[in-house]
Amino acid sequence: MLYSKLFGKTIKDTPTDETSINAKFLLRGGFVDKLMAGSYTLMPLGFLVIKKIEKIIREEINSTGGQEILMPLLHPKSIWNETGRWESAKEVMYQFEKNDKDYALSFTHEEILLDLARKHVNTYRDFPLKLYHFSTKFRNELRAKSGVLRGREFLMKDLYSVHATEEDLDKYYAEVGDAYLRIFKRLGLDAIKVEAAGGVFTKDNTHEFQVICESGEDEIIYCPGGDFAENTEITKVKEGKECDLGHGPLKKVRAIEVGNIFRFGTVYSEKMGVSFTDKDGKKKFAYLGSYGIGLTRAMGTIAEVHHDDKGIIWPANVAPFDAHLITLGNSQLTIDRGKKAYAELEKAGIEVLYDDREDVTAGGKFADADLIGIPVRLIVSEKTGDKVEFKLRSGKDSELLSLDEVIKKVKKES
RNA sequence: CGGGGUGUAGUGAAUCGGCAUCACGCAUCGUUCGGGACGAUGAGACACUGGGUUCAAUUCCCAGCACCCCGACCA
Repeated sequence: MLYSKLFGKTIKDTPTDETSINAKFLLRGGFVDKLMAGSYTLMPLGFLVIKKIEKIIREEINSTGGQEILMPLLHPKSIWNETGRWESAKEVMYQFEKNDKDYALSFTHEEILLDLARKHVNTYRDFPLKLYHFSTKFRNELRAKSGVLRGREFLMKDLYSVHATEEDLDKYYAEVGDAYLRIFKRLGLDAIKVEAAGGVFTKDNTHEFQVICESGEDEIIYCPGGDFAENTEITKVKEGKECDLGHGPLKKVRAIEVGNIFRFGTVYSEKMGVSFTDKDGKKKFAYLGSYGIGLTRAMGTIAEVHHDDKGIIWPANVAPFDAHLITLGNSQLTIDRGKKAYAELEKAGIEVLYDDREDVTAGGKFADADLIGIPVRLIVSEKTGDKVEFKLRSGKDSELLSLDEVIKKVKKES
């Protein structure tokens, strides 16, 4: 991709009314644009990051047997009345009337998924169902805040599983928990699996995946040894208490919730009549589990965790491009070498953002590269001759390499 | 929804009753090119909206709206 053609330019000065790190850098780098509080456009760079995140999630969920679908965002009131959530979730749900009919914008999809299940499944042989989709969620937040971390409209992966037995639900619930840990690791996030309350979703305790970060809204108490973690909204344990397994004192920290998993049991199935014929020929109600990851929030969290004072430092897995190629100087020789390097890198299957601008100084290009935060920076200039300078965004040192060596090295990094 | 803050060009700021300024960015031209370079020329603002006070309001007052922050609530 030629930077000169990329839609969305960097901004030098930080918009004054943004204080959160993710909003500052994502806005300045041209990753997102704000339409209103809590509503963002994903610009090309931001959308590339989201697609990388999506790909990782898709791979891991597919590995648990998940099948991808796409459910509607416009829902009739009647489906929400079946579980009573039209009333109980009124606060978070956008509801409106049109032509004498009541509608809601999707804030979650349990009801829609269960409707699918009862229409298409009627024997234990069809279980378990593991269906997921990536789509927008609308939530009437009383206060949108912290950039993309709490929007009124955001992208989410939600997975729903329906089982014939509680044991099977528990088994899959654990399996998804493990998949989530793998996902967050690949996203460059150190997520802790934390016990928490279910909010509007369920009265039972659930698990959240929390990334330790000062700007987080949640507070957790956890054992650094990894065998205990609870959200402070439910915990009875005090900070500083010795961990039972001798890992030292429990710590209290702020954290960002990047994912959560719920077990609903048969509560909604009973209300919605999601039943099936079991082995013994009897009619039984199905067990439901629900698992969510906010993609836009994940992107914001990565920015919160991986940055310095110059900009974001994307982990290679989620970076919008593998390498950021810059040419310095406008001599025909340098321009030709830059073009050649770009072509060769692309040919080798490397995703390159090529800053081909001729009217921007070296300092400007460096500053933009740091702000955008692609993990590898490559420079072609008079100084580099027929070689290419290789530098990691996260490091200080650079080295002069041949194009072939660069290709090998970039592939190793990404 | 309670409390606080802020609304002036795309962005950041100045003016704080008297013809709306500056920087960055943008456009054209030229010189430049290893950490946001320089010169020249130019475009770009109904000073958030509505009302009030005043000879005169971007400036003072009131109301509304928007955004940000804290809280409540929530992924």
